[in-house]
Amino acid sequence: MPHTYKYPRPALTVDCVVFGLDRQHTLKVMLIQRKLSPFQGDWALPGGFVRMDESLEAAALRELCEETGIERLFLEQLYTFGAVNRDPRERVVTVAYYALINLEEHPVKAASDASDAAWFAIDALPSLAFDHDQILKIALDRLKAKVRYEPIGFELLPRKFTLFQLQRLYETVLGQELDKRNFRKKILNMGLLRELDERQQDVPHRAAKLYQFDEATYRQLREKGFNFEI
Amino acid sequence: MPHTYKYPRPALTVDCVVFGLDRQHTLKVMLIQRKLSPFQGDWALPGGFVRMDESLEAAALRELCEETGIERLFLEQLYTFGAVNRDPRERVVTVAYYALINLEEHPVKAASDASDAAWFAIDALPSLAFDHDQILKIALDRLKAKVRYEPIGFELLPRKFTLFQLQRLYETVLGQELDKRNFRKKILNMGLLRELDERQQDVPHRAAKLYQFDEATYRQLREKGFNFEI
DNA sequence: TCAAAAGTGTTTCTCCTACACCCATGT
DNA sequence: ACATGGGTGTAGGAGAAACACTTTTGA
Repeated sequence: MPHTYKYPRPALTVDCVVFGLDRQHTLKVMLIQRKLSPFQGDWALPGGFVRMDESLEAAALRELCEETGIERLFLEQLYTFGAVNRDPRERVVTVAYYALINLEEHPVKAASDASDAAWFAIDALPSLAFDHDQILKIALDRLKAKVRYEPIGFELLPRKFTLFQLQRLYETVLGQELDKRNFRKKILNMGLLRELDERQQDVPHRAAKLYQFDEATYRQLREKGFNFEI
Repeated sequence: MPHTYKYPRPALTVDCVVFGLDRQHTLKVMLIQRKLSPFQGDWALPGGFVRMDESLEAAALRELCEETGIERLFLEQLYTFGAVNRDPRERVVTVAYYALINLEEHPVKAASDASDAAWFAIDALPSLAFDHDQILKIALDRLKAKVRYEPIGFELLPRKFTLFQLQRLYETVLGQELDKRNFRKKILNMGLLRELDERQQDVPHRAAKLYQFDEATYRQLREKGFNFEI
């Protein structure tokens, strides 16, 4: 059933940059291998066309679920890319999102070899289809910037985590080492972590206390003008 | 000449939130009165359809120029709004931009009564067409946040300005008073202002020195890791 | 002479930084 | 025993905040 309009319209898609942190503390991105031309065989960001009955965010969530099985995650709009020739076939405007998930609690389809999806360390990326290199770079810049002044890093960790895991997360994302004592002081002084009555298990060294991000307290503090900052 | 596609496509528009600062130090937004249904007679953000041969930013610049005569300004993508029913006629996705101009050096069409455009103080806005209230609120939030950590405030001032004008700009945008001595110390210590051999003219009090934002120095400092912050 | 803004320093306090050692646990 | 991370305090310095008066100019 064809659809006719008085003026030509660009196609509209969503693309997602999904970041995850693995146990070796490397930051990874999920990519999908293209089965069709153009860029057949190349790796690309997961994404697809926006349907008429779904919002942009709903489209992004749907695509992620279809292609990777991921259901609940942090998702935020990144930027909209609309260069005239970014797709060689026709004019396609894409609304890019970025997502954060923790790989330990949500092993995704990408892990199974039945899938055409895979995780790549951000410092060992293949070259990507379309302008997806550019989108990925902007997503990474945004992540690095935002992780400093909003508590989104927790989305990359399991719900219960140790202070050292958190520190390594920041070291990984920001690309710089942090002082252990200063980091612990700073993060604990914010009062955003609830200390649990639990410890790590099965680690080959002294087991660390587990903490949990206290979302409710964070919202309260925000209203009083508090600003998260690492 | 009709255009036919296999699947339906949303219409794609750009909308612009144009901020300006007037001599009375109030922050204003430029709005356009709609001549056509829906929301006939209501005020709305300037904007229009994206053409097939222009990028999103080019579309925003073109619309601004057509509707307001503004040519050179600071323009940055804000967010893309894609709720299914944001336009009562059909599905329309809009890429919103926000712009900063200084009203003194660029009197715009809106000032002439031949135009359907007008400036409104941001604390005395009419209700707007479509979801433009929401877009405007998000633009204002972004401006308030961004003005603190990027030197975009200068875009709202004449090229040559006094320290007090700059201070009032921040007080206006941030909605809080600042200490004069501390403000001057901080801003001058950054080394981003070039002091000119000129002073204000025709003011009913002692004439202040004029300064100018030093873009080149700012770029150099940025590369060395400097971060602007008020 | 009055009104309006220009211009200027010091003290206090808070927060960031740098820095090193012992402890607990599993192999 | 050893390797690995867990866990802790203090001193010094930089920068933020608080704060008031004199000067210049035009009306």
